[in-house]
Amino acid sequence: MNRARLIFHLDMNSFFASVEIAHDPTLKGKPVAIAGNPEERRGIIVTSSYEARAKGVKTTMPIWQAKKLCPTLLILRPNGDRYRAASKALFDILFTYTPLVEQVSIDEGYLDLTSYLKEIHPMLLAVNIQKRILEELKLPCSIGISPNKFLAKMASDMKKPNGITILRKRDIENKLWPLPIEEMHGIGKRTVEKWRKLGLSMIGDLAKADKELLMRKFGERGLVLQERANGHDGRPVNPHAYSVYKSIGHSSTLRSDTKNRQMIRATFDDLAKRVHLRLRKKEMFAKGVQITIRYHDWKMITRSRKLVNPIQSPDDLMREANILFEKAWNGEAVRLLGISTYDLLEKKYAYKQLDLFTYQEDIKQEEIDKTMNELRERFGEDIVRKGWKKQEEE
DNA sequence: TCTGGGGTCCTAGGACCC
DNA sequence: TCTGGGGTCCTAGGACCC
Repeated sequence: MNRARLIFHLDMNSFFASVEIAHDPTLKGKPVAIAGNPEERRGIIVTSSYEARAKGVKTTMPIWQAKKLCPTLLILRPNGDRYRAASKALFDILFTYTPLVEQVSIDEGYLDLTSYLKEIHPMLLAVNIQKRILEELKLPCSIGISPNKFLAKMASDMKKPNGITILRKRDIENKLWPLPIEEMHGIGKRTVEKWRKLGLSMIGDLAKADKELLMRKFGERGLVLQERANGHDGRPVNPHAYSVYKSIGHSSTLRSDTKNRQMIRATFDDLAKRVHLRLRKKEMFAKGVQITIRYHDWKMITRSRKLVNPIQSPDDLMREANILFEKAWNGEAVRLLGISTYDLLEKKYAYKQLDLFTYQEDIKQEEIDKTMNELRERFGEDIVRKGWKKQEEE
């Protein structure tokens, strides 16, 4: 029997919009959206404030459509540096609780707080984390509390914004199983249809489905998803999962579809320069190059090539991209072009590997004590003493 | 006058080697 | 004188996520 774990999933609420509002408080209470290229017809909504969502504005919606729904919508260009700085500050806070923080994306992560189980009720710990992020960064978040990553992820989605949700194994039947299958993390648009055809429309249906049917229709993946639907997920919180890039690339949708070679060359030229700048900044070289072509009809192809000698310079990237393009292009109008690099070599690679062995995985009792003292100051002695386990066994 | 851009992981088939 | 099978690398495509 494995020991019970305490896993949090923390998800920032409309992160980019919230960062902008924190930066400029006059935006508070207004419908705000972050969108790329607002002056171009192909811009889409990246994220929006809850005031905007109330009017029907949704992520990936074209700007013109969003404006039709909400004429007073304030549209801001994305400010990547600002979001990265806020993200860094966020994770700095999380790391004060435990080294077992796994970043999943710029605004989302898992924490393994099992070490706190005997010290404090998880709800209080969550309230404290949420409060600190709100007070220090002026940013709202939702937290899911569960014995594993999958349930924590599902839980953090259940109450937004500013929610805290506990999802225990015994809550699964009532809280998880009635949800439609498309809300399950790991099941996307493409597979929902397939599930539906088999008569599986809710997460509970998947949980109880015939194993052989799942294996036949979805393979191993189907069985894994069924395990999750039953609340089983043994994946550890891995602090190293996010650290190393496996690929670095850029892509760009052209102003209009084109067959013009000059236009295509100029686009690749620009992409090669941008990819080069990122590789150089990280002191990395690539042993593989891939291009993406999306045609006017959205048909997308990729072509890639492994290289004998690692490259980084814009000229080398440009040359490889052109070779691949000339071989692959069918002559039809192009909508999007991309250059991506993979098989990346890093100067400091050896050191990073070494970190894996020297890394302190377990949180030290003195760290817990320190955090607990801070919590006592906030909540008082007796509230903090209540252990989670005792409550669970009541 | 629809539908961005950044990624990760998985699968399947062919080449090649033993 | 009809010939297996395993392992690895590479490429292309697809699903999914934020």
